[in-house]
Amino acid sequence: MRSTYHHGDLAVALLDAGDELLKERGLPGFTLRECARRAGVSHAAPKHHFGGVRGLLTAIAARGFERLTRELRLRLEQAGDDLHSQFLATSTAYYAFAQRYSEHFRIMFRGDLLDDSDDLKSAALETFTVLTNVIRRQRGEPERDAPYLDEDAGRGIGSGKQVLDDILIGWCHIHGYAHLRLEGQFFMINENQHHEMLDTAAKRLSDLMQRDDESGGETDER
Amino acid sequence: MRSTYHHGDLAVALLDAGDELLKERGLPGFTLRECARRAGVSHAAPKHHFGGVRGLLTAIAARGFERLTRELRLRLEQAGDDLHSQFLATSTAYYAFAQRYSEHFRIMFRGDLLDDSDDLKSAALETFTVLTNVIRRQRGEPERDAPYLDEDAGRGIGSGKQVLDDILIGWCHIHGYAHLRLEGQFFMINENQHHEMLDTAAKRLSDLMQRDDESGGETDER
DNA sequence: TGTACATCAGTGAACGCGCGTTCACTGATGTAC
DNA sequence: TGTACATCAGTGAACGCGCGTTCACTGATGTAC
Repeated sequence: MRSTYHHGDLAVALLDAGDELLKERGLPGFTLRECARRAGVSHAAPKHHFGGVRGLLTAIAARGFERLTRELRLRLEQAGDDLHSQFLATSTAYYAFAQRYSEHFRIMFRGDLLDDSDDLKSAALETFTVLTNVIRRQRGEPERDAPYLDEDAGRGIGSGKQVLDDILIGWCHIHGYAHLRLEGQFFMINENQHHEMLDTAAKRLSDLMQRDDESGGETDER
Repeated sequence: MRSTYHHGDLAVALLDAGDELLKERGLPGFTLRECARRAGVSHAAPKHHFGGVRGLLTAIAARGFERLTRELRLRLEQAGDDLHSQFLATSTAYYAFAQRYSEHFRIMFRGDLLDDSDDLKSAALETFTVLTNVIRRQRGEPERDAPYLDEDAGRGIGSGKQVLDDILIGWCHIHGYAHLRLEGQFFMINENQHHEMLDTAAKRLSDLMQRDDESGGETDER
């Protein structure tokens, strides 16, 4: 295989091997030794680059968020400007990612399996930023580079309660759909109905957000 | 410990030990041998009752669904009859379960880790039935013992498109919220805000469902 | 009521397995002078 | 341009570990007669 003693780009080769392995065998089959094997290197070599299994897995999860962010951006650019289209594009991209990288999707959200790395955190935040900006654009607010600013005290996310509500309702729905369908809970819905479901949900949720928006925001009169 | 050669109720003892172990150490620390140890029995004994690790894990997951069903029913009975209250009760109970039995919650939905057992399937279906009946009651339709009937061709769940839409929107939201918060993605929301979030979401989603209901059902005019 | 026997539940030693980690090493690379 | 040397990346053998599974076994239980 390799002609030189040094690999050249082992870190990337290990990440690629890990991606593949995770897809093929899931978390239970994910081992340092097998990643090293696939990268064509002795099983002690990865230590120099990732410290251990958790380090490698963390880096793979971070790449997962980066990929998800990329795909969300792509679909959002291609979609129409109205909230319904943007919402549909988001859920379609999110779900497609969960299907294609299902084990990645599962571990990406599991802090207990991963190291507490800055790369991971900022990759996850960037994904979340893309989601929040869908709502911000819709409300004519400026987009941001981060979902969360220090000055947004109390409420966590700036620009008031309604924005946060919309973001969370949207994200929860999209995530819940992706997760439940991924795990086979929607056995009664076939592939054709699936697209219609996503579209209808996008329509109804965007209606909800726009109606409440026009009516002045606060609907909570208790 | 035990004075007789036979345990007496080893199956249940193993399930209890497994529940505890799963909570303490998660899936990676879940082993047949440790379950046997905690049940005070040799490590080969569980074979007679569950066949192997997967069998035991499957039975534990089934009990998880049963527990979730019980808690949903309890909270729903205590709650008011309006959709907002019912919805809030559902999401509160669902989320509380996910927090308390987090590793159970994670594996319950993972068919790839579990055997294809009838007990598991019917326990999961019962949970789903409780969720669907929240919507059915609200629409003045009779409750059912199953979410899915054979005669509900095409659409999967009977009584038309709108019912299915409402069920899925509600379930996805609740599940997405529980899962994302469980995995620490809502770091910007503290415990106080959390209750308010759930309440607001319940209010807005029940509004959505009732408005669309009164307006005659179909809002999808494309 | 007693006896014989099949069945069932649990034992404990043994097996092979692949894992992560450690360690002394070696080949390649980069840099100071 | 050459040499010395530190640093870095990868090797391969060895270690201990706990796992799941298998197996011949034994003690308890239930049942037929």
